[in-house]
Amino acid sequence: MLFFSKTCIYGIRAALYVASLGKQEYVPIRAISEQLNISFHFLTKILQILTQQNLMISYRGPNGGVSLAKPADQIKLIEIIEAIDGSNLFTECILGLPGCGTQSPCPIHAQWAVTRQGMQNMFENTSLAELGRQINELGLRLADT
Amino acid sequence: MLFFSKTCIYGIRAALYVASLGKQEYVPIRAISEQLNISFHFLTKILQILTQQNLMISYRGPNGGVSLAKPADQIKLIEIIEAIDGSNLFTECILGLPGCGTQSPCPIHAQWAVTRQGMQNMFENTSLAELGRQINELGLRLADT
DNA sequence: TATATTTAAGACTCTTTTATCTGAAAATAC
DNA sequence: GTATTTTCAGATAAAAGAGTCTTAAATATA
Ligand code: FES
Ligand code: FES
Repeated sequence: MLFFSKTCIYGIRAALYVASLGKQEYVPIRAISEQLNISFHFLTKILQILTQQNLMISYRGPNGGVSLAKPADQIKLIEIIEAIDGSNLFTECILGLPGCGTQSPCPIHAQWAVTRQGMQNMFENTSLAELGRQINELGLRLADT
Repeated sequence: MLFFSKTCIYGIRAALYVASLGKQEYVPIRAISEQLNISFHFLTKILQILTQQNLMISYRGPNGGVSLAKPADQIKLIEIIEAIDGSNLFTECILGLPGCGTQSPCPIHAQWAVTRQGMQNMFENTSLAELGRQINELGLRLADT
């Protein structure tokens, strides 16, 4: 079991890569896919989601590609996550029962609600700018090798 | 995206149900599947995993079924989770990169390691006995309705 | 021993996720 | 205008997850 879907992982990696470049220009999807070792066509479809959700801007033709739709410090990790995987992780019952809440909670709800909130706060407070900076300063990796 | 696999969710629900009964006798899988609205054959396969992992004991024939292999206060939630979904959630990189750790961390590792540890602690400290008690005392549900 | 009950085990099907492929549409450069 | 680069969109294929079905093995009881 993965925490994020593969689609979401690739989307985050791509967004972080673009953020780490800190460029004004568009970054071609092909370049991203080669740098991150992600199938070009698959990545294209994922970035289309981010574009449709107004987290990225795309441009066709020579010198085209994608870029962040806002300054990187205004894009939080949770926006990418919710755009691709939705907000299930933060709103649904961990035991899959309908209607997670204090109304008719499952046996784990009390504990899980606390843990989950901490998780959500972390993703809400982490921006692409912050992570992009660390990628550059500490030389952190975004791909296998 | 779900946090646990469906298999794991069913396994936890079944284990909690058995714990909440607090019986000495074996509980037939058919009874569990009917109470929790889970496909009998599917649940059977899931409980076989828990039996093989020595978290449950099974017995065939009339008056047979499954029961917890240890007193319910000695079975922690994390044991069920790791038996079914493995320990990926607590050990693997959230971005899917090989070898999660401080050696060659991904950009989210620092934040995630903290959050993940909190999650793991919660599952390590929660026992089936505790949850089973709450099910009975507060009338908490384990199935849809 | 015969019969009913119950788990064990494996094959099989259906659905969702992941990944690939093909062609069109848009923008640029010449 | 023509060729080139690039994203967009949809069809298709492969892999994994979820769920079903059938048969075998073990146990209890009469
Ligand atoms: S009801 Fe189950 S986690 Fe909220
Ligand atoms: S290296 Fe990515 S979470 Fe640890």
